[in-house]
Amino acid sequence: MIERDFFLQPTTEVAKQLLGLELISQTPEGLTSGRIVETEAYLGSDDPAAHSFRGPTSRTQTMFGEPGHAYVYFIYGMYTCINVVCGPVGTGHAVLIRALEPLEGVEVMRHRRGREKLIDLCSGPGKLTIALGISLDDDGRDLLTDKKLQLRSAEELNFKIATSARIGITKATDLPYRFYIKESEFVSRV
DNA sequence: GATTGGATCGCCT
DNA sequence: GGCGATCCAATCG
Repeated sequence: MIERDFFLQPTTEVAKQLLGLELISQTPEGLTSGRIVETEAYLGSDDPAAHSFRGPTSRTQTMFGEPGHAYVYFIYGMYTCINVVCGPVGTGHAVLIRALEPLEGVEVMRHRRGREKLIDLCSGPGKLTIALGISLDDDGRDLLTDKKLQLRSAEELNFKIATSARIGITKATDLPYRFYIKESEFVSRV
């Protein structure tokens, strides 16, 4: 079981420790889940690339709320991305979940994605929200108590963590805040 | 009130 | 490797 304090560790540490955990979504179409294999840390007012850099706005309210909640936002006119809020209330830190290794509900994911290959189901932040049926309505859910979206600690896994610059941003492109499971084939990029 | 750009993806060449 | 799709919301005036 994951405790609230888990999300009060330094945000880059949370980003690394989320690797290997299972993200679960329960909807009327069925249960879908995947192992987190890629994350990015966003550090609030210390991080020009973070949505929360310039303080709270209507979009980023949940980023400044209680840690352990889901910050879901809409991007590029057609995609949503899911983050886990980190740090004390008011700091605006979060970890973006960028890729999953599909575990449960693969057929439901195939249907939602319109793709057959496992590797195409959750290998990007916009893909995995489609595969798990996550939408803007899920913004603010508490991942420790919610019925639909949950985090589950997985069995002990042995893997190496790789680090890189974050993907798709135009500011603070030099910071090494992207983390992924080195030997995983389900990441968005190598 | 209008403009602009975005933590992406998939199809095209 | 390049670009168009598509729309919310932050920012500016």
